Amino acid sequence: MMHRRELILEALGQALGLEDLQESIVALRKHFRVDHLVYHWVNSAGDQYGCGTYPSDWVQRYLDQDYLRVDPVIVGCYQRFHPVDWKRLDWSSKPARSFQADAIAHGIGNQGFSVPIRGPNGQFALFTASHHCGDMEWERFTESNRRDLILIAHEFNQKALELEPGRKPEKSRNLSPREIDALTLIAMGYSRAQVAEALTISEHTLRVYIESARSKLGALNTTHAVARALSRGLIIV
Amino acid sequence: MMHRRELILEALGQALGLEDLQESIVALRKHFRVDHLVYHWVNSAGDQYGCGTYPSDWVQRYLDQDYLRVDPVIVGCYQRFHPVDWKRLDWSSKPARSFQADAIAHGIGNQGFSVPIRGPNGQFALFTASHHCGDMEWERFTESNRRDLILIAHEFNQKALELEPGRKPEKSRNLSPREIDALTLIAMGYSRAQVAEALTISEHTLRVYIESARSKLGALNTTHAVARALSRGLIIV
DNA sequence: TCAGGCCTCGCTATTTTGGGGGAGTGCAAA
DNA sequence: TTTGCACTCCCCCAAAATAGCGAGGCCTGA
Repeated sequence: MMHRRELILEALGQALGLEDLQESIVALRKHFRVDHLVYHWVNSAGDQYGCGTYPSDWVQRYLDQDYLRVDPVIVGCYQRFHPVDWKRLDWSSKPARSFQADAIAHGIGNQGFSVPIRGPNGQFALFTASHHCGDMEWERFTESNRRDLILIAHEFNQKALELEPGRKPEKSRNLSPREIDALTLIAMGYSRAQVAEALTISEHTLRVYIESARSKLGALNTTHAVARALSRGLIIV
Repeated sequence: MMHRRELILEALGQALGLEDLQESIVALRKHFRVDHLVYHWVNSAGDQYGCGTYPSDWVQRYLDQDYLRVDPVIVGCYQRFHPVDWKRLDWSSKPARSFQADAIAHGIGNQGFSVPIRGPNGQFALFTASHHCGDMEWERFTESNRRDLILIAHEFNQKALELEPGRKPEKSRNLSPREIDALTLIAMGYSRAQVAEALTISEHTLRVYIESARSKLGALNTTHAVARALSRGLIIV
């Protein structure tokens, strides 16, 4: 016998548009019996996309206030891998506190559980369950649904990636091996002279590589090129 | 009634050392009835750590030959998020082909399914199931075990992170807000003059920020600092 | 065969950085 | 209260990176 969750995931698998994602998330909220369930995608450019059950005025306020860089859930999860309970995040800073107050005023639960997800090109997303209840009850909920939430988070993200609106028209031409070498060593802090020596090529040749990598990446300068290459996973430092 | 898989995961949850991970992976291989099951961790520094059931001479050869930068599984997965079947990767380049031949000669299966996992600080890991069989059989296997493999991959990675040998002693002092601003704008390709204008501070002040960020990050120059800040998730470009 | 990408090298001039000095204000914790 | 730390400003000069010009050989796929 199939669980209800399975059915929802089934439907998710067949989702063709962003509306279907929205539908699925509403259905999942009902299944989990939580106040809110949200999928929040942060583009490498800082663009955001989300779907979920947060009230729209809160979403608007979040965008207006540029809460992305304040929200302890984002800030905290961005540097970690594990799913986290909101209680374990750092809410002590002044902006974080006022953000928290604002969120609660907008009907966001006092409890939350967020699953960070990372993808290529520096993609980062969060799948969050939020609820208004006591610590004990929330503890029980997360205990028993942790794994399901992780799985759903990933199914969800996969689907969102497929449906990604900004399917980069800039088909990032791959960097050539030499360009990767050059950029990697530059990213490791070596000067052009050092890199040229390490690669046993003339400094001028090295410059050509950096230049072409830069233009391929649409970067304004070397540092920018390194940043882009890193975000896109083209080089590993 | 608990599945065998659940029991293994239970044991994994209680793992205290790397040997326990190795034990778990052997048990899981038996459960899935595949030739090989491997967890392969790639540090941001390029260091590797792995555990699994690959023959030790293959592991040694992999390290000796620096296959990390050739292996299509690594290269391919590094830029994607979805778990992939090895058949969907690009094996066409010359080094990739010779790598493939070498792998098969060492008893690695012709089929494979890899789950990429990403964590903070540029952490990247792969959880791979590999087998020797026909396409149809492999298709059936991945169909029915995809979700379990993803889940286990994440459990495994979580455990590996906890047991991480290189628990950075360099407690990265956090960057100050202004330092983050400065570094972020620099990473976006603006020159010092432009950044200074954007932040409405003198160019000299900006330099002080970059300098202090650089020293906090132990970076050799600005580009290096940006690279480190990005890898550590301290800035978002 | 030929275009196009990749790898390699040279020169000059300008702009941007980096590293070295200092110096003053706040604020917050020890 | 003293000691940090974050933030802001100033000068100078050498070193490094950028920008523009140019050249040729090799290999691959159309």
